[in-house]
Amino acid sequence: MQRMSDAIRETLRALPHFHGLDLELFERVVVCAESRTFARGDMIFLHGEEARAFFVVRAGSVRVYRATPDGREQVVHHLRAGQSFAEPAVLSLGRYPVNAIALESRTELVAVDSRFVELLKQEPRLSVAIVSSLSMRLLGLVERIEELAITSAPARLAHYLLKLPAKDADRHLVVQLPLAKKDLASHLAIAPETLSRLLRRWQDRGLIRSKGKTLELLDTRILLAIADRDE
Amino acid sequence: MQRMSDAIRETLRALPHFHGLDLELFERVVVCAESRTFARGDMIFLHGEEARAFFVVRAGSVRVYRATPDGREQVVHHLRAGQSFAEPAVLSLGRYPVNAIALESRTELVAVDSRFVELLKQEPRLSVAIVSSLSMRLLGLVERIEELAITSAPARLAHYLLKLPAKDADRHLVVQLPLAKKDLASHLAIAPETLSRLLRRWQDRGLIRSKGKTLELLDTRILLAIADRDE
DNA sequence: GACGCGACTTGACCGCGGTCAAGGTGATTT
DNA sequence: AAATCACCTTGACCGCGGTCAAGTCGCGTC
Repeated sequence: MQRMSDAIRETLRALPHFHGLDLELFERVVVCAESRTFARGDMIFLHGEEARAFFVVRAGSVRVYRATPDGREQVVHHLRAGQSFAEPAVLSLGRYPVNAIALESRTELVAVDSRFVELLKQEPRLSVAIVSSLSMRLLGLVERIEELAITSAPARLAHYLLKLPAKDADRHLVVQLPLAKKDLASHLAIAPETLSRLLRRWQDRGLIRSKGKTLELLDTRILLAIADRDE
Repeated sequence: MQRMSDAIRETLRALPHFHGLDLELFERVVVCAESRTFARGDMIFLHGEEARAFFVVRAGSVRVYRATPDGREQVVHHLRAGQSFAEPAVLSLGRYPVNAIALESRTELVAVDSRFVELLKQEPRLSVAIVSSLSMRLLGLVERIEELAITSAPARLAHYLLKLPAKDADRHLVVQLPLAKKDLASHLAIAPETLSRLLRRWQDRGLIRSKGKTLELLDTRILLAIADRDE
C-alpha cells in the first residue's frame, strides 16, 4: 500500500492548495486522503448528497453539472488531471450543490475527507492557501459566466477555441479539443448540430482545418473578430 | 470621527465574513477599514489596477462589469447595501480583474485594505469564516450559471421574478424591480424590447399587473410552469 | 408649465439556431 | 471481419427573439 500512498502524495503536492507547505503539515493532510477509482459513467456524487469529501483528479476526467427539471444538464466544470473540485461543499455547505460524473473508464480520484476541516481550523498557513485557491476558483466561475453571457453561438465557440492551449505551427495555431464534440456543445450551451455546422462553415471559408479533435486555426484575426462581434 | 468608526463597525458586523467573530478580533479587522464616498459615475477601481482593498457597500449601489473590445459592457454583479465585492482580487490575484463604478450619488463604501491579509495569516478563526463565505459566493455563481443555461427568455424572466424578495398582498405577491428595465434586460441577456413584450403579454393574460417598477404576480403557479418549461 | 432627454413601448421584419429525421463514420466487441 | 453502438454530420423546417424604426411616456431642469 506504500505505492498507493505515494501516488496520493504526488497528486496532492501538485495542488495549488498545498504549495509551500512544510512536510510535517503536509503529511497530516495526506492522512485525510484516500484513492478511489471510477468507471466511465459512474456517479461520483449527486446533488443534495451529504458532502463527506472533496476530490482531486489523478487520472481521467470528470464533469460537474447541474440537472434541470426537463432532464437536460448544464455543465459547470470539466476537470482533468491535477484539478480539484467540491471544496466548498465540504468546507461550508455540507451538501453537494451539483452532480459529478466520471467521463472515462479508470478515472482515479483522490478523496480528501472531512477530517481536513479540523486541520483547517487549527492551521492558519493551510487556510490562507485555501482562501487563495477558492478565490481563484471564484474568478474562474466569473469568466465562465462571461462566456455563457456571450449571446451568439459563433462568438462563444470562437472565444472558446482561442482560449485553448495552442501549439504554434508555421503561421498558424494547432489546438486539441479536450472534450468529445457533443460534450463541448453542451459546455457551450449549443446544439451539437450547430457546433458541427459552424466548424464546417469555417473550414469552407478557410478559417480553420478540422480533423477529429485536432483543429488548426488558420486565421486568428477573423476568429477574434467573430469572438468579439457580440460578446 | 467616532461616529464614522461606528458606521464602519455596523457595516462590517453585518457581513457574513465576520459572523460570530469575537469582539477583540473584530476590532482588529475594523482597524483595516476606512469609509469612502463616491458620486454617481465615479470609478471605484479599474481593470488591471493593483488591488489594495476590497469593499463593502454601506449605501447606494455599485456595478461591477467587464468592458468588451467593441465598447459594450458585460455586467458581472450589481451590489447594494450590505454586499461586498473584490475579495478575490485582494486575497489572491493582486489586481482587479474587472471595473467597478458607483451608480448613485452618495454611494458610501467601506474599504478593507491589505493589512487584512496579514490578519488572515495569523488568525485561523478569521480564515475559516472567510472560507465559508467565499464558498457561499461560489454557490451563488453556480446558480447564476444555471440561470444562464435557461435558454428561453420567458423562462429566464419568470425565474428571475419568482426569486425576487416579495411582499404578500391578499392572494398574490408584490415585487419591486431593483433595476431599470433596460438593465434588467441586460442582466437576463435579452433585448429590452423582448422584456417589454413579455410583461405586456403576461399582463394581457392576467398573470401579472405591471406599473413602473412594481409588479404584482397574480398567478405564481403558471409563472412557475413557465420558469420550469425549458430550464 | 414647457422643454428635452432618456427610458419604455409597439410594430414589422427576418435571421439565427434549435429540433426532428436520416444517413455516415468511427471505434470497440465478439 | 462482421456487428453494434455511439458520435458526428447534413438536410429541411420553423419559431423565438434580436434589430431597426417610430412613436409615447415620464421625469428632471430651467
